[in-house]
Amino acid sequence: MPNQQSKLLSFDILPGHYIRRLQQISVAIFLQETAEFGITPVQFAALSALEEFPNIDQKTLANTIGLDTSTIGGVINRLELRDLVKRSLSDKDRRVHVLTLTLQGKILLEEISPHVLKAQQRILSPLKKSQHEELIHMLDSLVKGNNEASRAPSLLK
Amino acid sequence: MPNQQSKLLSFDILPGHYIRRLQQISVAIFLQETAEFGITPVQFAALSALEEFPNIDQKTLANTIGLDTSTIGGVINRLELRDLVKRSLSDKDRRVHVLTLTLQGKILLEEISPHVLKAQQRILSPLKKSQHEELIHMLDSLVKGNNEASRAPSLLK
DNA sequence: TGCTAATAGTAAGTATACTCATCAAATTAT
DNA sequence: ATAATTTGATGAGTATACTTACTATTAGCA
Repeated sequence: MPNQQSKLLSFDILPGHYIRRLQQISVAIFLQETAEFGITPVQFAALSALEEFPNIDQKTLANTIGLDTSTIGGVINRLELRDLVKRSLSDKDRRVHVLTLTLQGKILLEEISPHVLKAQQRILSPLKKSQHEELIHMLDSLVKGNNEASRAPSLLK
Repeated sequence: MPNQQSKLLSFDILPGHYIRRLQQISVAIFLQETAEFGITPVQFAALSALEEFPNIDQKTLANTIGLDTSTIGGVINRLELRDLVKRSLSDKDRRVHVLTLTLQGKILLEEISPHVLKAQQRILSPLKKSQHEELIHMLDSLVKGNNEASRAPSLLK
């Protein structure tokens, strides 16, 4: 377990520090396992959400995966450039950009999935199998319990 | 608990997605609780590490808080601009920039500490007290067990 | 000693991720 | 129906966080 030497707060025993480090590690492992596809975790989340909820707009997608509307714009730009996502103006509301997966996007999703699964298993591998569920459950509670704290609260129940 | 509707992987049940969301939330809460100081979590970690290990160089600081040398440069620039950190060339090795907290840096650390603590408690608040230790222990295992995965593995044992 | 390796730091490029400001379009209120 | 407000998206600005490439300096070795 960590050590506390100073009279002041030591950064390395704070949950926030662990969370930041774990996020860095989680991204690194994801990128390693999916290197051949050139897809980031956020891009995967966007594609995956579009597969599950087709024809949603950027705002809804942003809320779904937990981003603000500024950030999602760039993500969609990059996916559109690679022809993984199609962006079209809504007829009903001309402010709205409706998003759909292209065939290429669907194929990529299917092909990348086992690699994503492997990455997730690698991330959890330092824990015993019995702790996996427990951790997920705690992360779920933390995210849902603090949902209002982040600007783009997820709509997922 | 989360739901799995699609035949494909659903992003919202993956550990990586929870970790990313939790990091967003953790940063947001930190920034809320410490708003009056204008300090980021990474900047706090840097100041805190410099208090614990004075006169270390940028490379060592980067390793200590889990950053690469590219990222730490910008962090130190911003702290130096605000006179929270002093950067001086080492006599022994003129490649090396030795870092020290200024008096202002020390004062800020002291003043911000209770707010940082409060932020950490808020992050954990959705969990029962009995789960706090458990979570920290699991995060610790995950970070240490996957240490090699990230480019800037922490030196902290 | 002189040449090569390694090292510390920076710079450029990419990708989140936020804020605030702005714009156009739609909705609401008067 | 027009004015005021709200909303979806974008753009500028800041801050991680990574990669690869580069510079300057040091260290290792023939």
